Amino acid sequence: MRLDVAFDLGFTLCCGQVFRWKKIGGWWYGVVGESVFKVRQCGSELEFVNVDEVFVRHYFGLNDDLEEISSCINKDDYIGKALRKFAGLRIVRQNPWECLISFICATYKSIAAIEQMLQRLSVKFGEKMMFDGLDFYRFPSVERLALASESGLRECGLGYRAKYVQVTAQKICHEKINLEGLKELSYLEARKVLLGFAGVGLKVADCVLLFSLEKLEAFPVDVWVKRAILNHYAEKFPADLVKKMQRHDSLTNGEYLKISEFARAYFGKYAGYAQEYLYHYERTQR
DNA sequence: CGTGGGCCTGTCTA
DNA sequence: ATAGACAGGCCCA
Repeated sequence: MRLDVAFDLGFTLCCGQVFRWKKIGGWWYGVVGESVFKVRQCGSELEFVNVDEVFVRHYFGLNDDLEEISSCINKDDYIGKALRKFAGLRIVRQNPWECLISFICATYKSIAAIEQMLQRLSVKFGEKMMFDGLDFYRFPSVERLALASESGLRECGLGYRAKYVQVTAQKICHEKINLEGLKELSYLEARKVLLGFAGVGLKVADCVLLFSLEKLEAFPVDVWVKRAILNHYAEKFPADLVKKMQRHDSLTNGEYLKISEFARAYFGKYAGYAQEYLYHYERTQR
């Protein structure tokens, strides 16, 4: 298909939002929902196999008006540079369940380790599929993980996260919680529900809200975004707060809320997009 | 309400 | 090689 909007597949899939896409022989392979598809980009030409255009447009956020979003969040030179460097980066619309479990697993782990955990989880508890002569695994269902033992989950390398995944899966299963339905709630209402799950704090909740529940105002603050804010937006905060935040690596809930609420006020309703650009820019600055 | 300490384990670096 | 630091935080006291 011929792209009529700015899009960069590599930026969008690399590092951070999604963990199960793999580049093999020039194609990106992904398991989304029940099936596998592959996609590659050459300039403004986007090719995909085993999936239709409607899904591709939705999944890769091609329906977001990125021009409007960019001009909306382009508040200063620093984010301006990030917007130019990663032009075409978009926010993916993931499955909320997979996204929730992914970010529960993501705490205190490097991206390589997160990919490893989710792969092992899918191999052990998901269904196998063949595509292009390669093996792929569906992400395990809610029901399957609700039945998993803590030790079985630990075998996938989850460590202390095993209990969180088990308890969260059981809660969603037994209480028949409809995660997709959270899209209909406001940002704050949906966040409140997510914070009720084991292993979900403000950071994990914001990732799920942004990457799977279409809450583009969510502004996840991880160590990289914290660094970006302290290095380039420190003058927006009281000096004593900046000093306090520099002393510790992680954030208290209070500090987290101060940063993310500043970001929503400053960047506006698309603060989540600003977060993605700042995150990638900060990570590549060293 | 704010704060400090502990936590599983895979990667990466020295 | 092998240890040690660090990793997209959360929970509990």
